[in-house]
Amino acid sequence: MRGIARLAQELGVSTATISRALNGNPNVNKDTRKMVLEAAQRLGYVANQAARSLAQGITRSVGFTIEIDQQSSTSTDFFFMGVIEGAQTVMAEHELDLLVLPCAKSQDHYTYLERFISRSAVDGIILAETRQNDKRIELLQSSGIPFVTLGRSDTGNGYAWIDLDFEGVMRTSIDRLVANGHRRIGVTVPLGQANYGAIFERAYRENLKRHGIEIDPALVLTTRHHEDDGAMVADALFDMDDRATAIVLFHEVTAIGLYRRLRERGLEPGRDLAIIGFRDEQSARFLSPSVTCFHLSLQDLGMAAARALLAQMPLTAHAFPKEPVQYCVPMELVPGESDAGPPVRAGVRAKDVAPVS
Amino acid sequence: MRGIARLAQELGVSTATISRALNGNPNVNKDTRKMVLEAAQRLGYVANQAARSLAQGITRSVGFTIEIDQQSSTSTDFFFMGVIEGAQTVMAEHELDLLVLPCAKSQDHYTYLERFISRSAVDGIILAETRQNDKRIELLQSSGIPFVTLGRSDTGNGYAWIDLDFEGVMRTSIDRLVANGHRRIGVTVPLGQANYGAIFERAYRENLKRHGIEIDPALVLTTRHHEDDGAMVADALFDMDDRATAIVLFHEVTAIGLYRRLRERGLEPGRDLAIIGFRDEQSARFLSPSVTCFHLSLQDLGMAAARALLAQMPLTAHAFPKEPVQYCVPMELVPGESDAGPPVRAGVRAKDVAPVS
DNA sequence: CTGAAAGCGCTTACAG
DNA sequence: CTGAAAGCGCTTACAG
Repeated sequence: MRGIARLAQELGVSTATISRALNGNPNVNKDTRKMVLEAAQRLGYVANQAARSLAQGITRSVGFTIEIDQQSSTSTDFFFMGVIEGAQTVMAEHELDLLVLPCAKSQDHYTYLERFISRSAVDGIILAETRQNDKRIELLQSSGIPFVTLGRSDTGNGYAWIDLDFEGVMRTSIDRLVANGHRRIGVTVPLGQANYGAIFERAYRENLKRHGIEIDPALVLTTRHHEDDGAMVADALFDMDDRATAIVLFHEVTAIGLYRRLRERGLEPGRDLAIIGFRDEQSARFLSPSVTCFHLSLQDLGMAAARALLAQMPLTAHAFPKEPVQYCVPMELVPGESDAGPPVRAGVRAKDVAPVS
Repeated sequence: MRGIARLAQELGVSTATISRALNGNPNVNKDTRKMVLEAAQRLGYVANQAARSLAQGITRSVGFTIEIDQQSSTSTDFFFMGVIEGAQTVMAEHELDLLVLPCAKSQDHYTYLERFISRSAVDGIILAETRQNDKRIELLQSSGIPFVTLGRSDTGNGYAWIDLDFEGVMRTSIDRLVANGHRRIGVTVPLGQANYGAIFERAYRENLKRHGIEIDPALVLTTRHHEDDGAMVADALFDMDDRATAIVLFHEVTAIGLYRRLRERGLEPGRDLAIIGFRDEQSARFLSPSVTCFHLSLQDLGMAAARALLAQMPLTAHAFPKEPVQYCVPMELVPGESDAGPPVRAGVRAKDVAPVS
């Protein structure tokens, strides 16, 4: 005999009583419960996960899907570690396990998700890196499993999502730059299929338009989460005739390469090019002049996502409001010195400053 | 009726036949199997995870434990993402799920692990970040669950582990530096309780000893995985009277702050201080002079760990050798320019070079 | 090759 | 407050 049956035999009570005692069912004699708890502790008894899930119909675990892909260096790693930490903390408070489900880029992320859902392997899903069109959201909706997405999508509606306030960040950024006299403002957008790339770019276009500035496609550059990609940005911006005087970076870390290449060209960040970073990343915090950017607590984001999910799960819903969570987390401006000044000698071309010949 | 029973009713066969057909049991008529497979596909039937696990006694999933802790910035994030990718790829080939189990720093990592083991939630464990004394290894051994650790430990023996060849790296590093005439050689060791810190430092001491160089505790510095911590290293090394002429860094990324601070002090990396980085990290690859370091494929490491685990699991052991895997992954020297020269004016103090007054 | 039946280890109405 | 029993949805000897 194993498991609960063995414990029952040992204590001379039924398995039902053991189960009740262990699960906090109030209909158990105080002394009985104490005896059971002690015995379980002493013998190291813990209910078998599979049997429990089968009997209860729930797993007490939630999945956090992430796409993993070291090679292509979209490298959102640091981002997700913080978010996961936040989410896991909240889940632990509710005695739920957070299982991170890594999907390799070589696998189909739809099929991958489908397997976990159809096998009822988790009670809820936090779906990261939504795409502009994302079949996974339809899958989640039709399956009926509670879920929340990290990121909006054009697919589906009425579901819970949390996203970053790209629009607010871009509005603040463009307003600052325009107020300082900038008109030739560039932007970098992330490589990859995630929706936030499209959102960031759209916000950029709309805010320029709002100020009556025409969009120049040449000022929209694509970067990966790489220090080096900033160098490419510097080259692109300063090799053009009507050069930019300001740029909003999606990956703040690219500021490192950008600063370096600017200086190699005899230019000074902040003076010859106004720079605003999107999210405050630790790696870029040492730069001087300091990069103006926006603060985001990854832990808070993870905690918010976890709560949005708990609000939908039968087990925990009672403690949360009923309306599906749908909002953009505001990000707080962290003013630096990288965008302080007005455009220097606007219209002067890089080659006049730092001869390339 | 739900699940397999419904499918059975629909097709007019027993649930046993369905189960056999779906699980690749050879004792099934070809046409029957085809019919079942098609029906399952069409109706989206997938066996319930919990029921299957309960009946089979296995979960077909393995856990990869990681400690997660954004705040303290040990930030081994980038490291583990690569390893996880490698491990997950191998597991997927064997139709096993890799579940990443994040343990927050605020939780007790022993209890955390114990829960997953005692509930039989996974069939195997990849344990990361072993400590010099690690009760978790005893727990794993006594529980009988197949496991492999990423990192050695003084606890337990005879179990499977994979580690990095810290000793080889340190031997090569010290040999190179000594061959160039260096005698005052510093080292940085990682903050935290992981065993690799202790191993790295021990290897440092032993290799200096081998060359008859006395150990100076002042040359052993602690760093986190932070660009900035390199600046602190520069200060520490050059503020002392008998300054170091060379340093071996545990976190290559600290080279960024180190280079910067050296230059602020009017010193040149590679010339005034020979520098060797441990693992080749993407973030530091843009530095000039290029940092001499050692290459490690994180994916390969993850794949090796996964295979070491599969070798112990009843389901997959047949395809692997029987002896427990126990070895250090060699790392290949990537010669750079940061440690090229001999000590410059050994004994000259920093203040003579760059007056601080 | 197939089915009836037992069993995996729990939980939970139901009856007392 | 407690127990006997059914049931969760699968798999797998066993018998044919």
